Amino acid sequence: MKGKIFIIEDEASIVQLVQHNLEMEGFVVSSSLNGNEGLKELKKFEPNLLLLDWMLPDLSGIDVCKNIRKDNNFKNLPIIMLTAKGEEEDKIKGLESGVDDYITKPFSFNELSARIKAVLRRSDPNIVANDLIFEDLKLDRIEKRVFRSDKEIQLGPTEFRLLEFFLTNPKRVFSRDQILETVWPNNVNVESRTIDVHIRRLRQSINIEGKKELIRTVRASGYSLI
Amino acid sequence: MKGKIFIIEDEASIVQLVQHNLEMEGFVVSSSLNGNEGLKELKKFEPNLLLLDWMLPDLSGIDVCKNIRKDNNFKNLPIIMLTAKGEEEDKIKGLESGVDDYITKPFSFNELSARIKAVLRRSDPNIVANDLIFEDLKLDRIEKRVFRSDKEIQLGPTEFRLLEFFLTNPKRVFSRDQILETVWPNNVNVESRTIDVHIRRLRQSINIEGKKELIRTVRASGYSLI
DNA sequence: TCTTAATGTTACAGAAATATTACAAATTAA
DNA sequence: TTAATTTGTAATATTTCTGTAACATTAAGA
Repeated sequence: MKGKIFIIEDEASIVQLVQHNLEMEGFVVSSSLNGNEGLKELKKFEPNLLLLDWMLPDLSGIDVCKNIRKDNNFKNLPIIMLTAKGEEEDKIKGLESGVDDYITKPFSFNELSARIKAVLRRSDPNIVANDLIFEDLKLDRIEKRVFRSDKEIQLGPTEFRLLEFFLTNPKRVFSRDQILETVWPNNVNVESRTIDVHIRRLRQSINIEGKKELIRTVRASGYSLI
Repeated sequence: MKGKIFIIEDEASIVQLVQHNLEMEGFVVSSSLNGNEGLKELKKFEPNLLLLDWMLPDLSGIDVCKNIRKDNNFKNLPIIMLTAKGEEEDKIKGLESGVDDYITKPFSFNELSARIKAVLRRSDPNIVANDLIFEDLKLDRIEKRVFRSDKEIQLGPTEFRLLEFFLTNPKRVFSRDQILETVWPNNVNVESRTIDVHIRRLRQSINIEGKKELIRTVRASGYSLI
């Protein structure tokens, strides 16, 4: 995985953590601790994506954002905003400043990584891996399509995410709780039995024309992709 | 069960990151944000390993460490210290407090995971290996599968746990009571003769195509894996 | 060899886990 | 807005697992 990511964030510990982990994933990363300097360096660095803190010592994230959008060379630079909890989430969410996504601190690196990839997938598909394949099952993350033996299959959003999850961890058994945590949006409370129903729906969709079952039930443990 | 890890660390973002990722690897994880509370919970949780921040709001990592080493039940608990860069690394390194390893922030999860496994491999070798193997018998804890001579065998949950138990302690004889205590969920009351039935079921499942018997009855003592 | 305690085997009823279905509420599309 | 789709849950059906009791067999000492 190649691609360049720039970080503007004043909390050094966060920068360190994120930068280090992103580098371990193969990104080239550069960063700045404040807005003005960040803007300058960013334009030299020419990243594929920007992680931008909402509250900076000099400029606000919004200001940085606006500045970038004015620059023809960076008009389309994907931006993910980092916000502290309770920091007027709604404002940011409804924002027309052209932020592509935002994430509230504290966040796990996995969360961040997933969002980065999701955003890059849209803006710069070559940078990120797109197709998940297992046997004759294929999931295209860009086009959001699923195929079994080259035949397209229709899935609802939840079944899609569920299958995506299994495909990124084939053969491994996951408990209902693990599945819930990963596949469902955070802080959503659903019965763990609900998983069963979605598994059923997924099974029904991907078990096409007498092809073999691909989802295994492991009694007392959970489910796995074969 | 792959092993339990406790985390004492006050930076919530780090806890989240580490906890989530360790759980995805199959560990059972619990955590606390400060030293005093952490010590209490840890002793209830009985982890196989402790991740301990060097700088905590109330106690220092060293204090926590000393407390643990004083407690006979946790004298040998493996500890990995988390330190910020430049935090008197040498002191920690040369430390006689019985820290098993330390890692400086920021770290990538891969680094941490590798160290955890290295430490566990020394202290508790059964925990880290995903595959338990004895002669031509193999149990995969991640995929929850069992093979005899490469042929997959179907086991019920209890037989699976029973076999897992024997495989972590091959050749050793266990009394029915010992087996009950370890393999059955706590505070469940079952007749000790029930073991015999499960042994029978397990034997039936793993004694495939005339292969030799793998479970030995030791009259008046119990059972063992050969 | 006989006796007896320990273990092996079997069958079965209840328990527990999962599968399936149907439906109403929520969400999205038209 | 209405219509269509998706979602979560509860109720019900089905499958699989568990523990026990009853009976059979074995091992070991007298």
